[in-house]
Amino acid sequence: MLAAARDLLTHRGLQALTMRALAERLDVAPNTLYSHVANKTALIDDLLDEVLAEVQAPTPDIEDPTVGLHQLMASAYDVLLVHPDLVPVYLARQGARGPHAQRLGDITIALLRRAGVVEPAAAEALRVLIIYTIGSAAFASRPPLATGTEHRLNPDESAANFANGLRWLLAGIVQDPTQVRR
Amino acid sequence: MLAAARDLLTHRGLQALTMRALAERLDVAPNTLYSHVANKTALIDDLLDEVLAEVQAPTPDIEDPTVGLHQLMASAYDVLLVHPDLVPVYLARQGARGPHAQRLGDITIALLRRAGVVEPAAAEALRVLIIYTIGSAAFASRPPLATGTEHRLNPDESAANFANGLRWLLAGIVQDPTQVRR
DNA sequence: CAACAGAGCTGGACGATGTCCAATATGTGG
DNA sequence: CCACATATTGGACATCGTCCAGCTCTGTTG
Repeated sequence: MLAAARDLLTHRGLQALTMRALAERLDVAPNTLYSHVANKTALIDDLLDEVLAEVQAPTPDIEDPTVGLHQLMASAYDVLLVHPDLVPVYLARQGARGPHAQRLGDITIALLRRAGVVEPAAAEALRVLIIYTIGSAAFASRPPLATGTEHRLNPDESAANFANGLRWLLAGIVQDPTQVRR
Repeated sequence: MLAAARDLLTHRGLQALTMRALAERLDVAPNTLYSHVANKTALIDDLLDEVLAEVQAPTPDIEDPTVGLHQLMASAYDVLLVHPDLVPVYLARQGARGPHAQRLGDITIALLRRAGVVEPAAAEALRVLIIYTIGSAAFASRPPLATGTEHRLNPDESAANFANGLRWLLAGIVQDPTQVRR
């Protein structure tokens, strides 16, 4: 059922992921779904966490933790872009809450610590990184935005833009996690 | 009508902003609205841009452009938090497209240029800043997210978190707009 | 001041959607 | 072979965005 939902989402888009459509795809009456899932909301929550399982985490003992953070976020970005219709949902739900999301958070915190970012700042940095990554995926996955430029980015440009900002962000974080600069 | 919509949104939330509810508030039949607005989508687009008018821009000749950028984004963040229900909509729509959004974009580009960030990088930086600001507002305006910590941030903490990340980001941008570090 | 054009408004409807209740089919353990 | 739990279904309800055709009121014009 989750698989069918994902399939529907990938091929027909979020707006086509309706309980009736999902039921039809499973050759089942719409009501039947409610024997297996409490809500459409619950269904989507399950979907969100399942997708996060695809994110590739670097080995925890990678030599340069900053590189590890970059890899992790870049992988999350890639995975999010594979399911563009889910991205707005992540934002509306403020991320995911399931076990896979938990795992990624733990890994990130560990890498941050190894990069010299200790506790109070680490939680903040995690939030910032999540915000930036999901936000970037949101802006890359769909129509352009109202920047001054009318130039529309293609996927490669979006990815480069994301990587640039991530580099800026990580540089700022590890260089000066707590002190106010200037 | 826009005012009524905004009022409804502020007091009853996005999910209560329905064409029928809006019509009732205006003592009018639901269909009447369609004489003034093409879609609910168009209505919301108008709303989004109207809200951006509240963002306070620093004087363009502020002595330190980095401070100006910080002020601008912080003001945008504040304004977004005044209308928490609109924030997911901004994300779903990837920002706004109206004249006010345009104006803020232009100001930001100008400040970036004065901070030494020139064109190819400036457009990227603008995107990054928008992503980060709206994303932060999204995460601050509603339930917590799946960080490793179960600690829920209060508004002040969220604002501080946002300011920290913004500082990190601006530091990274102005310090090294193009070169890869390390 | 009267007639008319046009804008604003409305009644009613359509199709879609999420969800629920009560009844039925299905299959398994005794 | 039967009773009972589980899965499934038919049908319905409320709500939503939206549209069509017609009515009403207003302001302008001759």
